Amino acid sequence: MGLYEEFEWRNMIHGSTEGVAELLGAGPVAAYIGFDPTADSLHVGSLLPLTTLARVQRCGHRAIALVGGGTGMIGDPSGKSEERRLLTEGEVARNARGIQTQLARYLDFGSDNPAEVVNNMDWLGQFRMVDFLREVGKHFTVNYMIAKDSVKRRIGSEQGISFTEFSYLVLQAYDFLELHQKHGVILQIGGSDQWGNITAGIDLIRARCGVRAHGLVFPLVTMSSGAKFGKTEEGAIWLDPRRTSPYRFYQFWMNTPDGDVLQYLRWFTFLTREEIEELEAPHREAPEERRAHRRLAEEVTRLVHGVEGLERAEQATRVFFGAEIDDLPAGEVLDVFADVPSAEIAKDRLAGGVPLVDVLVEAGVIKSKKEARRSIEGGGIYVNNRRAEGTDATLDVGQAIEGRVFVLRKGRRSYHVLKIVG
RNA sequence: GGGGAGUUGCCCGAGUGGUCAAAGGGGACGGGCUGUAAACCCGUUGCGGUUACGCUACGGAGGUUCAAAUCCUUCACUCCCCA
Repeated sequence: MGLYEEFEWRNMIHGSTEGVAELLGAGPVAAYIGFDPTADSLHVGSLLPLTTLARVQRCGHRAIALVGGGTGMIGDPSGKSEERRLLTEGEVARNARGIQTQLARYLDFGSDNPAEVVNNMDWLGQFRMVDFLREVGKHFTVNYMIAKDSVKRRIGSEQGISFTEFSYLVLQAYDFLELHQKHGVILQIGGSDQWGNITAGIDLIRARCGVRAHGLVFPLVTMSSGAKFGKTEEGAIWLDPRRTSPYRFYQFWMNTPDGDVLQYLRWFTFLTREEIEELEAPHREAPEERRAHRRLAEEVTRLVHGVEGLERAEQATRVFFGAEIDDLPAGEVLDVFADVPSAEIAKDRLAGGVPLVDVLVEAGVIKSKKEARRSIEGGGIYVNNRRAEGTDATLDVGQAIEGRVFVLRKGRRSYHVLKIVG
């Protein structure tokens, strides 16, 4: 199956220039996708561009990832209703480095068709303003620029749009031209909000080189619930394990709404069409078994956190959703709960038994004693996964796992570890 | 510059002298149901205290009163109308 057909059945084509299918069918081409350095790690929102680029490479085309170290200094107004705060030069540079390292995980640089990562700071940073306005700016009329959706919407808004962000389009158009000339890139891929920026590049390449370049955009990732993809109560789901533990990452995918799972398998995994189709019937007939969910979580977690990360996540899942934890070795408990907030308590204090209420507050599980009492009364507090009975409950060494550690839990998923010291 | 309205708990919003730690809604948290889902149902939602009760709180400061979110003075901020 060719790349275009692959994209098609995976439902990844939201729009494209005419002739992309023929172009991709005719032989290997070079394509690029850009990544904004708005943070020092990518999050699940970037996963679709990431897997897309990997697919490009796996299908034998040349894949180029562009890190927007230069454009990140300016800020893309696409899809934004308000002017954004400028990041400092240092922030952008640090973010760009972080993203560049992450990208390396997903692309293959060793084969005979190695991927490349470029940073547009390398050319945009050198450009003299006067030269830029003469060589690039002259190809764009303001009429053309204000007709773009991203700009039009902002011009209609009260806050308006700064000249800085207004200019963004031209910079990204120039990136495409640069990559076309220096790397032979003929196709730019991106999210549907990038369409305007992509066509600007295509127009610039036609004007400067007389060549017809192409664009392809995939749809915005949505959730059937209407909520924003990739955001949870605790914040964004990051790809960096220091920001989002593999366990939470795995759980994020496990909690995908039923109606979205099959589509997410297509978008975010490299499972074949047959493998995914096999999961469809069981998913529809017995959604409660969540086989498709598990497979999705498994695949994506392995992709992002490797086999060890996946194992950690699965082990943690077994513990969190299994019943007994007191018969687990303390070492393993500490391991599984490594990502969970922890506190310490002196051994002497436990001698005569310490009121559970006090411990909950001291360990930071609950803010006030009053609330702690209420939670216990409501049945929302567990010690080592056993529901605490009564507000006068106490803790002593005898209840600790191997006399070393307690697992305090509030509600279904808020865990704290309490280590005994001294 | 003149006139008017407002500022209440995480948010919205009721409350015009005692019965107000403050209605109602949202959110959040907990419980139940379930599939670690959605929807739904129940409970909690200032702090301390086992209760009694105490303390802190209705924009800031001061005052009247036995008693103030509620009345007065003043300061700050927000909004509206007229110039």
